[in-house]
Amino acid sequence: MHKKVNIKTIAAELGVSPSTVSKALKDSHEIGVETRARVQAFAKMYNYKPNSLALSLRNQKTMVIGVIIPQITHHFFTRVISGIEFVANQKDYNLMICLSKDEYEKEIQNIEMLTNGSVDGLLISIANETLEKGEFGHFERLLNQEFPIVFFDRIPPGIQADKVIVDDEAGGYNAGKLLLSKGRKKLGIISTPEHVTVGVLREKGFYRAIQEAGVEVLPQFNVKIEEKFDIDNQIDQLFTQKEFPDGIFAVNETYAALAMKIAQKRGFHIPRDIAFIGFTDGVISRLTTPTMTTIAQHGHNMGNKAAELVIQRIYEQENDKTPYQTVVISTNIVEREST
Amino acid sequence: MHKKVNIKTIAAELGVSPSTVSKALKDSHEIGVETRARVQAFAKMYNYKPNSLALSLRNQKTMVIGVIIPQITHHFFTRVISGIEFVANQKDYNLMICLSKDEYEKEIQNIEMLTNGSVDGLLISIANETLEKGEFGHFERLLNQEFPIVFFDRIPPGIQADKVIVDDEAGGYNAGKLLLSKGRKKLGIISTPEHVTVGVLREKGFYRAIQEAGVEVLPQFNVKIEEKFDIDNQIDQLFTQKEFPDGIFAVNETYAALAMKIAQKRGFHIPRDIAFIGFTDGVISRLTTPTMTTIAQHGHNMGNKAAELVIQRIYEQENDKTPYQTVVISTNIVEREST
DNA sequence: TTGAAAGCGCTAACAC
DNA sequence: GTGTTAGCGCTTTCAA
Repeated sequence: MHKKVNIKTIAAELGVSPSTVSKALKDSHEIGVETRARVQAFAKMYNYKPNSLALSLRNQKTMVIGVIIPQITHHFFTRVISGIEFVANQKDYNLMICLSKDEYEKEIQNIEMLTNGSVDGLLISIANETLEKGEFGHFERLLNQEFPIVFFDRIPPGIQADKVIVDDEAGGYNAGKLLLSKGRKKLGIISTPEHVTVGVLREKGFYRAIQEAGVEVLPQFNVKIEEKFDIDNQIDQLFTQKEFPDGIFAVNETYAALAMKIAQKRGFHIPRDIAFIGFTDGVISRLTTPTMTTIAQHGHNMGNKAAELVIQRIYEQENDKTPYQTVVISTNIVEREST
Repeated sequence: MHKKVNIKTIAAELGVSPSTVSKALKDSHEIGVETRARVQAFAKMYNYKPNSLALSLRNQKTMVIGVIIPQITHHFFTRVISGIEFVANQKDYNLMICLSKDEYEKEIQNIEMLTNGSVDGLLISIANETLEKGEFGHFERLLNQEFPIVFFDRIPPGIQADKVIVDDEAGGYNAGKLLLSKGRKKLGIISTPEHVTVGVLREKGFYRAIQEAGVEVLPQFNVKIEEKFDIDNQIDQLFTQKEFPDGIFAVNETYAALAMKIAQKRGFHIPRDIAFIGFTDGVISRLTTPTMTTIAQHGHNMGNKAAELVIQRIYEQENDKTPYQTVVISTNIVEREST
């Protein structure tokens, strides 16, 4: 590869010292107008660009924000990332994105790699496996070092830190209210195992709504999906018993879409026989038949906020500290044909 | 923020020199067993991790691959990224992902930023705006410098470089053949404007298939979607004329899903009245009603190959050069209910 | 107005 | 077996 020009080569070429070049390039008044012009012209001509590594090392500042997400093929996370990118970009930060693949070990590796000088701050959505284990030592270590770090969406329970979350509980509550308002009384829910905090919160909100209304969910109408087993089969149980629900809330978009398809295959009409509502920030809900009513999560917003928070922390490293914040992104109902 | 331990502090603490520490940490036989043990124990205790910035500067090697994509919310690109990550990860490379947002200027900014020392190689899928403009000077400059760079999916036409592409033409051809094999004769196509090379190639293959069969596409059955206008309206034109197609090929998943919904709204039965086939690597096709037959793109594969190629280039910078390669990722038909 | 020197954190050639 | 030195590319005192 052809070597890129650097300050030293420019200096040699022009018969001046590196420090002169450095100053001239920043238009310093220390340097004579003529020298400045010569240096700048030369730099432009050879398309000189300062080496970011050297700058980072020198300034102890990389202008990079690290992002660790469990899966990049989850549409919600890509929305968050585009939100993060939007804010980061405005403030001249770049992104280093790593995938934990929902694995504890990979998450630790990612963190170690990113915090060895590569980034100024970290945005993390925790891996499922980590959440299951309940092991948060790797986060606590960073927090103790006062390394700028903001958690989003999947947060470590019981740990003091900056966090950005969706108001999952309220979302679930609103989903419940909506189904009730449509006159549905035999409600069902498709949810996730215990350790998926967001699923649990959505479920909690849903139950709060229906309990307020004095309605109950039959145990067999509560399906907690285990992804290692066949998902279709698990969902199908909702429709193969003597009784069946007339309104179903699914804690994510895929489960809702699958459930709608399965219900239709079983001969149910949506929304006449069964109404469906999903929880999502995806593209699917507009393309199902019928289109799906959802609780919109606003991932882009969440990304914006998370990026703002971490950049604020980065700046505050030197100055006074503000206490940890938790920003709540509120959801709203997007009503479509499925209710 | 608490300062991280570095070699110098360890050296001072242990009363030895930095180079001794450095060597001891790599278990060098130059250093006495006892000193080695002391140093390693201390390093472990204080959780010492070498600063990657310093290492990169020193070694002139960052172990980072830059990736520039137009949009992260396009599911296809996230599949590619996960493929890239898979290979990169195995070879100890990390990813720096930037979004061009399909803008020429942002693409240039991204490239400048990434090539100023931050990454060892670059993976690029070109922005639409750049493709429209036909301006590829920023790529040619890098290529001339022999900077390791591999294009994927959206490639610069007429430029010598490493490339990974989907066999779009063959995919389109197979889509055409499939519709014909189902006895469809009045074929329609939902496509993209000229400058979107992948769309054009898919269309070209489609036409080749039907011309071989002596069939023609009526001009009014060829819809080129302009995304700035209402997409639904443009698609709807296919179904509101005297005649209507009995088989439709859409060059991407969203258009296909939209078209299916609109056709059904117009009272057509799928696949009886109209068969549909899409081009995709997404999650939607499994969730539409009916499920959608597609030409699968294997984005993950594409990511694997692209990463392999760029890493190969990185290693070959010092050694002999191999000529530029173009890897073609072949598609295959996934038949579902819509045909 | 310009330049020499030191240092960000690390390593490797070369002393001792 | 251990230490000194120089240098990756850059900036910033401080001296000239």
